[in-house]
Amino acid sequence: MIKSQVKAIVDRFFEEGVSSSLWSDRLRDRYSVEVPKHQGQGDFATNLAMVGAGIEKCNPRELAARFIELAGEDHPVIERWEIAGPGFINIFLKKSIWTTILAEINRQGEGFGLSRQGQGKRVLVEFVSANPTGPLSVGHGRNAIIGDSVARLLEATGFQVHREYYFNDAGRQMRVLGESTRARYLEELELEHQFPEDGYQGSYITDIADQLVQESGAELKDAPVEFFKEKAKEAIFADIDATLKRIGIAFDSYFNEHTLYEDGLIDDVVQSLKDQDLVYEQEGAVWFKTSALGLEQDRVIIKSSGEPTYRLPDIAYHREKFKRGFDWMINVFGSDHIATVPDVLAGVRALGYDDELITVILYQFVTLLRGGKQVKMSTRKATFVTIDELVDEVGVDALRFFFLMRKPDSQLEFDLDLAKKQSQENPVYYVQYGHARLCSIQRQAAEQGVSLDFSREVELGLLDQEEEYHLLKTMADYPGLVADAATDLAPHRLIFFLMELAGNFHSYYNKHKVLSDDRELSAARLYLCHCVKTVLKNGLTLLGITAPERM
RNA sequence: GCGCCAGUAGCUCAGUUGGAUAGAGCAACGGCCUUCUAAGCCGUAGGCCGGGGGUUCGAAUCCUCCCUGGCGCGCCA
Repeated sequence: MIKSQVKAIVDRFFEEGVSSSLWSDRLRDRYSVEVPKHQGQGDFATNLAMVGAGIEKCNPRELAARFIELAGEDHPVIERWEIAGPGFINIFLKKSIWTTILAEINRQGEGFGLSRQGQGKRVLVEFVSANPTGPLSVGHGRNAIIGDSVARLLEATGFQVHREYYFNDAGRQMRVLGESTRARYLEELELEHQFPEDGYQGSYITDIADQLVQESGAELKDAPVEFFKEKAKEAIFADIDATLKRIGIAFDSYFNEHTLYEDGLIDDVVQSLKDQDLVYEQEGAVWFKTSALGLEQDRVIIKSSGEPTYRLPDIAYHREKFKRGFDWMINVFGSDHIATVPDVLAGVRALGYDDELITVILYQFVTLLRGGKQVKMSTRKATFVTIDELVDEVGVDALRFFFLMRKPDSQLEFDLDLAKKQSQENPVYYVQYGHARLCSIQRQAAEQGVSLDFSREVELGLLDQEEEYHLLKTMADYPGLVADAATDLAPHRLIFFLMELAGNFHSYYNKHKVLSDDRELSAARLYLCHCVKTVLKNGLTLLGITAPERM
């Protein structure tokens, strides 16, 4: 916000310099305005002179001097310019500029930080997409939170977002699920049964069987596996939905892989590929000639049994996404799916679509830590930890916060003991506590009869403390940060921002009294606090985390 | 063997897409509550940014070769 103002000022002087032949226009758009790392290096800095020196083959500091001379001394926004280091131009703003952000925050309220950069663009976020073979586990949890947070970020920046869950309730996995359920059912009735060798051993299967016994007694003992499969699917989906709802996630649509078959879309894809000579038969199977599309090896798309492999419906599904007219399609996958991505993209390309419109977020694995030791998990033995158990233990806020503390590319260590702690070590509380403290100050002010109406005149010049200046600068960064986090699909940056802002506030709180006998000063500081509270709350809400008023 | 991801303080991780003197939290040590919430703050200590080479005014960041860990490389999804 303020940064873009400064960039505009630098741009204007740059153009003036071009007109006066101080430097050439080859430099245009090559330089940037950044926030310097250290204090004393100004509010902003530009590398214009250094980049320019490289192009013009001259001394960067000399070029910087020319720039500063051109810019002159008298300016409504800039206090002074300074040449530093190898040739940076450090830019010091008038202090009063920073307080202008307060009116902006106050005016926009909940809308502060939102933008329109994605306006008019429709984006599909496909995530979770777990098949209904069991409750959502920790790995799905990271998927769900990343996907939903990315969706929220995109919404915040003006995209029209559609959340979709893709699933498959046919195939071998599901058959085994039906068999497992039937076996448990018969077991309950103490009838003869055989539990499948690779069956699902989780206790949730027994729960479903129990339910069936209670509802129908022994009536179902001759019912086909298909029946049990359907029952299990319904129960498990209901369970998954409840879990998602609990952690604040709702989908706009569920896409059943099966519809692709019913609508003939699978055959259609095969035909299209055939037409392009990208398909051949070998040993009874149908192969996709991915090697002709620059990949390492060809892949089977239809097994000799006649069943397609996952690749084929995946390609068909993605073609449907394109047909539905999305401008951007985002998939959230665990890194174990890494091998499947290139094949699907190659298929999409072969069908004539631009695979650049698809972005795949591959997140690394989650390990749970309890008592400093890794919790061993195995899907087969059903010793996995479910999201529900996790929420029972640490709550929704900590769950969301912890899953977002790392970028997707990094493996994530989820420390249960830390997430549970209601103490200073827990970063969730650190941020939330900041918000609660701000609310407390406002309550106090209200009790003292101090006005919380900031539309009237407040003497902003009184906000001249170092810590106040930090808060203002940090808050001014917020809209740009949200915008960048959205385009880069990086919700973790927002987490780090919130910790920084909360930290700035805690320091301020401990050093300066907001409420005092000085009514003017109190009013100014209350105004500042009001804005900090707004930004903290906006950021937390954006990530689906609550901002408590008391703790 | 090949592909992708990671390797930064004792631990867990950021690092604004190539910028200045390397950052946070936790752990350690030392301080701060008769004053708006101590779920907080202040200070100290802690570094061959995995290693070598290269690119340039400038590298944790880009290229290359190694080392270590994770995930894959299926007519499973």
